[in-house]
Amino acid sequence: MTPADRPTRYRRQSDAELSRMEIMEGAALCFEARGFAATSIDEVAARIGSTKGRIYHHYASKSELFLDVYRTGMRLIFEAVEPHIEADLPAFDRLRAMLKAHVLCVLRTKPFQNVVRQGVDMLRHGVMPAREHAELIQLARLRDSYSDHFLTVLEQARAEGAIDYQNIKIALNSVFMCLNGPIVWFTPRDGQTEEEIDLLADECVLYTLRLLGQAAAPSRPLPSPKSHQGEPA
Amino acid sequence: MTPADRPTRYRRQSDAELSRMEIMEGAALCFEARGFAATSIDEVAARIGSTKGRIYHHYASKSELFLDVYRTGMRLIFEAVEPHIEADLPAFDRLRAMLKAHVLCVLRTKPFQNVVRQGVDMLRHGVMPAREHAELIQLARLRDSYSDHFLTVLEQARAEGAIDYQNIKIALNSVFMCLNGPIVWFTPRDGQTEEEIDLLADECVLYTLRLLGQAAAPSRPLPSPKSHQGEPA
DNA sequence: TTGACAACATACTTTGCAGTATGTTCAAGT
DNA sequence: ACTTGAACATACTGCAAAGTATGTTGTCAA
Repeated sequence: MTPADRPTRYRRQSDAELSRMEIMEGAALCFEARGFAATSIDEVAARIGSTKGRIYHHYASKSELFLDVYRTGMRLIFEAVEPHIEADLPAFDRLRAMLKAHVLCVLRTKPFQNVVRQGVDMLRHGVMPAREHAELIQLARLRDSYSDHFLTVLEQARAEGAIDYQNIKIALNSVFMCLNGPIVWFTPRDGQTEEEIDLLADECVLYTLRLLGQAAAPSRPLPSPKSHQGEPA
Repeated sequence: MTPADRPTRYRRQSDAELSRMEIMEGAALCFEARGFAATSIDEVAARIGSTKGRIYHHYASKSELFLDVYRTGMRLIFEAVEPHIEADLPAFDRLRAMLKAHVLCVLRTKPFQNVVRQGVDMLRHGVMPAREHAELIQLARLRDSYSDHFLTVLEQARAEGAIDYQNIKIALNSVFMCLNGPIVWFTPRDGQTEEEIDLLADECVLYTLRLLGQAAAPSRPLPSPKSHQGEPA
């Protein structure tokens, strides 16, 4: 990788953020593929056609890079769902909109959400170098407050009589397992249209709502998106 | 760790299998806690109050140890579910029995099932030292044939009109995400009775069957196990 | 036009850990 | 009783990868 390969290699400060973004995307892909521990910095660098030096220029350590990807993943999914949290709708409709937004974001930013997942169950057993571990805890708190929004709307929807469950924690966990399923089993294919993704998300939401004992009525359509039938995957 | 610590350190050949078992359990716990890559052999050895030498006496490499844990996890869950696969019952009842057996096994052998999980999504991106990679593929085939049994019973249950789904692959993936949920979110507590575990499993099965659009009738009880109400976790 | 500094690349140091080589102990067969 | 070998422990080696130190280049501000 000689300087000549990059026409405008020196863009200075203003788009340092862009450079960090590119690094994060490469890192997210690597972390998703082989996990945090098994991924080397050289690997991440190679993926974006670069070298170690560039990454260590922007990040103090491998852990900090990981945490930045984690943080970004959280931000992405929160920004996707947040508009629907306080919508002026019946709880059940809010719930459905939140589920849909969550799955769609998962499908679109899978590598990042995979890192979030790794981060969550990395907290349980201290693997991080102390200083970064505090950050991990902070992010876990963010994650908790995110899931609290779902917990709340679940309670409200049950009060409405629209859904039903026994233990809300188990129910919520099952909901998230279902919603986050694509992180594990979804593999984006070459010529996949936005519409196909949307159908896939709809099916995930369908199963999730069923899981919650959604009273009969299989699917009154949401205002904005259109309903379809088909064979997604 | 001096020899004196162990009264009967030299048990010779006959119970070499027992020694391997102890190693595997320690390994399963470590792999579950920190993942394959982040776990060191010394760590596994320390957990069972031993040293590296013992492990390398029984296993040629870290990978082979991992594969043995993987294999054992598969065997455990297969042996738990297999009796119900060919039972002379309506497909829906067979399905329910299989789901229950699966979840129960997951709850009881969580560390092993976690390793299975790691093994499954380790295959996608070649991290293993070539020779062992072939073993990984073999085990993945086993895993596939296991999940095929669920696929079959799902089709039969739909033919019966007992359940409903759109894309069977997505449905099956969602089912497994739900069923394997405890691998991620369940943490065994100190004074936890068998009965509490059973209730937890029942709730997981409940949500999973609902997910499959189980026609109305919330729960006709199975022959053997008794039905309960309560707050499991 | 010339410092100064951001944005890298390159070359080096360090270390944790997989794997190995070797030593030690006991148990069973002869 | 001595020999062989299984079942370990201990001490060592080698390498991969994290982290660092230093070199290089272009851009902007003055």
